[in-house]
Amino acid sequence: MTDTTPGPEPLTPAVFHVLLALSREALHGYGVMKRVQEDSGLEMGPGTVYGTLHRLMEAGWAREGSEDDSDVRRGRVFHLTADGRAALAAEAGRITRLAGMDDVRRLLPERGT
Amino acid sequence: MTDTTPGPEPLTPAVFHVLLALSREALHGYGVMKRVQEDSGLEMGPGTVYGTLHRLMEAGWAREGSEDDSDVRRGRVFHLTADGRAALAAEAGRITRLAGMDDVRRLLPERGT
DNA sequence: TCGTAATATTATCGTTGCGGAAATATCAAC
DNA sequence: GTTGATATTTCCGCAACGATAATATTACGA
Repeated sequence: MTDTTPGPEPLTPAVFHVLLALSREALHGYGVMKRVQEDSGLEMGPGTVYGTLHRLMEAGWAREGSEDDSDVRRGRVFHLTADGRAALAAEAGRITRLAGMDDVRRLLPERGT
Repeated sequence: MTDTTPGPEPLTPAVFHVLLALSREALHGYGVMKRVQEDSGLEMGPGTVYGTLHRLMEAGWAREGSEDDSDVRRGRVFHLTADGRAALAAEAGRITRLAGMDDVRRLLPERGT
């Protein structure tokens, strides 16, 4: 899918959820797995999590190490870069825009009045 | 990605947008391409659109022909099945839930007070 | 201190499906 | 009947999801 006008390309759910998990605090891969599961009930196997994490690092969206390192846990810790945060923000915008579309709202179970 | 708790599996953006395009009215593939582009600025090549359409039919989420056929255009026309509409509604719910998350809202450019 | 369970990571691999390219009809209009 | 928009098909590479299994490492209790 190619973009034309204002909207950014959609991220895959895997990428989005990993970015979102890292948006609060630096986490190791295992922590990402658990946070995603808590947040949205989605279970990502290690293949998905670490694979995605590596791709994020290649893309310059995540780096190893904790920025503020009051965070001395075991394992390798990942945090977002500015680019990663920007990409996440763009996706958050896209999702919010979708959720606001009439065609989408019309599909939701009637709530309220 | 496997689901556990309440949420349904994410749909791919391609599938979601095709389903959404068909949710108003029956369309032929070409019409889907254009509607998606108008709606969200995403350009899907024919490979994506027709490929997706075929997969939807295999899944029983779309069928050929217009339900009410006040709709005699040329080309093969597709419409959603009940299952397709249900899947779309589930995805609409998932997206709306995401858009409502604090972690997501926090990422949006500040608007208003 | 030994064992066990939770934590944490790596490597491998099949399968799906997106997405591009190019060719081909068909229809409308002039 | 030629042109341009409409509409569809086929083919294929490639990215990445997602599963599985193997492997450390750490924490903790018996």
